[in-house]
Amino acid sequence: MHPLRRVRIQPDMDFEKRLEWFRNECAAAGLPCTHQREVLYRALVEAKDHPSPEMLYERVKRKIPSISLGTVYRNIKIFLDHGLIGEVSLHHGSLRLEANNEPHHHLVCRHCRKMFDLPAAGVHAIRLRRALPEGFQVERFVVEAHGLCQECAAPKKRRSN
Amino acid sequence: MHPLRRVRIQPDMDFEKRLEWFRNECAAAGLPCTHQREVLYRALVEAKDHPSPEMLYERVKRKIPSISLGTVYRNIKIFLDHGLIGEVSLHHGSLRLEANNEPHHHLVCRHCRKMFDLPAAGVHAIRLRRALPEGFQVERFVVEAHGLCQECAAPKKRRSN
DNA sequence: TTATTAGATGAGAATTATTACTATCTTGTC
DNA sequence: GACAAGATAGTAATAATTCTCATCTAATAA
Repeated sequence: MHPLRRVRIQPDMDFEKRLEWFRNECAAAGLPCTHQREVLYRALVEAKDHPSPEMLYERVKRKIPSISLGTVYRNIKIFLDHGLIGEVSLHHGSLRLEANNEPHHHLVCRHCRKMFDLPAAGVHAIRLRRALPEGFQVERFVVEAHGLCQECAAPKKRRSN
Repeated sequence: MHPLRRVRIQPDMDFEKRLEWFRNECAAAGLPCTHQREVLYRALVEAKDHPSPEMLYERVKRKIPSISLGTVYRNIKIFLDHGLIGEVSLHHGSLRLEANNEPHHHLVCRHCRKMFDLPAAGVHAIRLRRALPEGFQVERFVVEAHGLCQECAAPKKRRSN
């Protein structure tokens, strides 16, 4: 259902190709492919960091000085909803805390953002260290399983949702 | 250096034991062990969900009606700094985005919150599914390596930091 | 126990992040 | 080119977090 799952973009795909893909996705989703959306999408594709909405706004404003921050937020949400881009890690809107210090991982619902603990037992150690950039001192690995919880996955029959 | 690494709290440790540990940690860190801090810590230990500062504030207010939200935030930050509690997933303050749809993971500096990509190649598949709660539909696993990047790990000799 | 003092607290202002509202403007279609 | 659905800019409103500062309290020494 999500485009990223439907069509795999190749890493070496140049921007023109990606843009074409983007336009097709918009058309398929019934979304007008506005100039603002194209420029925003381009900024996302070209970003090597993991920009925040504010950072994107700054970049896009160089191309479209009149663009509004609201447009950036609105379209980011739309892109995410349609799987055109991804969130680096699910953002809960506010800080979330725990005193549980047993090794464990998390299950996060991408819709309601509810979180569940998962005991670390059974999750095998991750061998990643050799891939790490110079000087980064890893203290722990956290595994997050992203998906839909039972409630959010349920077809919204009866009641509203 | 961090207490959670220095002393391992046992899962079956009752609250009195934890509180004693907490007091020792405070003393060791030169932190006055105020009533507010104890009540806040207790609320964290007893929480089964992954509360936000606001949620904690609501709970703690039942015990100390005069407590202020600022105190909750201030102490949460202190507890985190001293490793007395943990963040469920590193909170970036704002949404962070990426158009990179190649399978990859992230390296996050717990100090400056900078993020680096890690190719997924080499990270072996995680076998976790049998541990999942009923009905949760996992779409992807995200591995985050938390630690300190080179800059933040560097001893703050010369220059300020 | 009291005096001392570093550091904590509560209250509210200030900032930052995000969403909502609305009059106008564009895209896609006919 | 005209139309309708939906998008945009600008601004107001809300949520999340931090800051400021005048008191107050925990920890220590007398």
